[in-house]
Amino acid sequence: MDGFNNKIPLIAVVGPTASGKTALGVEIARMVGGEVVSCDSMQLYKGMDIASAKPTFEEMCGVKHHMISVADMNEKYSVARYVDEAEKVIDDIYSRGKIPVLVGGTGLYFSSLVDNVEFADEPDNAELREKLNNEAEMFGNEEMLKKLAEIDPECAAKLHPNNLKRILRALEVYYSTGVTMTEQQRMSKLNPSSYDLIAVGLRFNDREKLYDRINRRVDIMLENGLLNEAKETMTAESATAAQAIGHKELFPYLKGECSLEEAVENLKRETRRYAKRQITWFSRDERINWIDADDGNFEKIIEKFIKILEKYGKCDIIAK
RNA sequence: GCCUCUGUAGCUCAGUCGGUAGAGCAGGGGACUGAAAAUCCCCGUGUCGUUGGUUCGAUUCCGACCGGAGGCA
Repeated sequence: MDGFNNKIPLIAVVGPTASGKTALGVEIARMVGGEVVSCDSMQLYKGMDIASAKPTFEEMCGVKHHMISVADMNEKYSVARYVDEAEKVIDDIYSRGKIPVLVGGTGLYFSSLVDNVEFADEPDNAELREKLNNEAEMFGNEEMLKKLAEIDPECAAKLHPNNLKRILRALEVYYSTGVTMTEQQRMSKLNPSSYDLIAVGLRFNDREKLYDRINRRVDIMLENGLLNEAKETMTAESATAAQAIGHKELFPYLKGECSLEEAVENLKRETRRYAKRQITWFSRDERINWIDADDGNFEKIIEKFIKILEKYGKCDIIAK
């Protein structure tokens, strides 16, 4: 490092759900004099407190948290908006002489922010999306994929006909901007990251241990009133928030279609599967320094984190 | 005690007229650029309960034994 680069130092804590990111993030923020920036697509929503495991006031330990409860349930959120807003928050934290600590498990948000992905300006396209959805219903997925293949063969080749959501999005991008998805993705990566990143990830070598934590946490969420929270989103118009794990699995029970036991089992299973997807996403990011969390020893985790700082030659930030 | 049914993948069960076996669920792996807690793709070797017998060859047929379910007393 030349010491003259103008990149913002950014510490990130990632990992699957229930791995202990929140506590580690807070502790790191306390050590380095930082503020936490949440990187979680569900903590963004007001009223999604229990299901998204937002840190409580006590858990925050006086550390300032950002990007939590910034959107209403019925609001639409997106990666682009997240990156845009999080960048501003991070700039602000740094300009006040503090170190931003990014904490969360939403892989797409994390990567897009850290890699400085630039999303194209794009007019409101709800109508276009609906039109494409109708077309797909009429002509079928294969036809839509064929259509995309004519416009953007490279992108189409990577998509399975069943993945209609992606097929339609690619078409949508082209129709509304005149730029193909492939080209858009290429352009989005032209600018280097604005951050001097130190990323750590919490890992469980014994997956059963992580699954135990998940199962237990779901039980605690239920004790804390998850059912009532789910009830609210079920009746509210909440397009994005209604897809949160922790609410939608309880709807069948709330409607009297299954037992509470069944719904809870299903909720735990979906959470475990989600954790698996998160692990897959983060495991291919070579910037992440993995910390084993199997034995749940917090001191050891902190020690390992300090060693990672040493590796980067950044121990000085602790003294601040 | 006797009779009948049953024992095959982590679970529920198919199947092999004798040539060592396959579905669903669970689970595992992967992809991912404006819905991402979303969306999508790929993956089935297991002492065929144990042990003898018949057979070139048994998970399959026969016997005994050990589990499980039911019936009769």
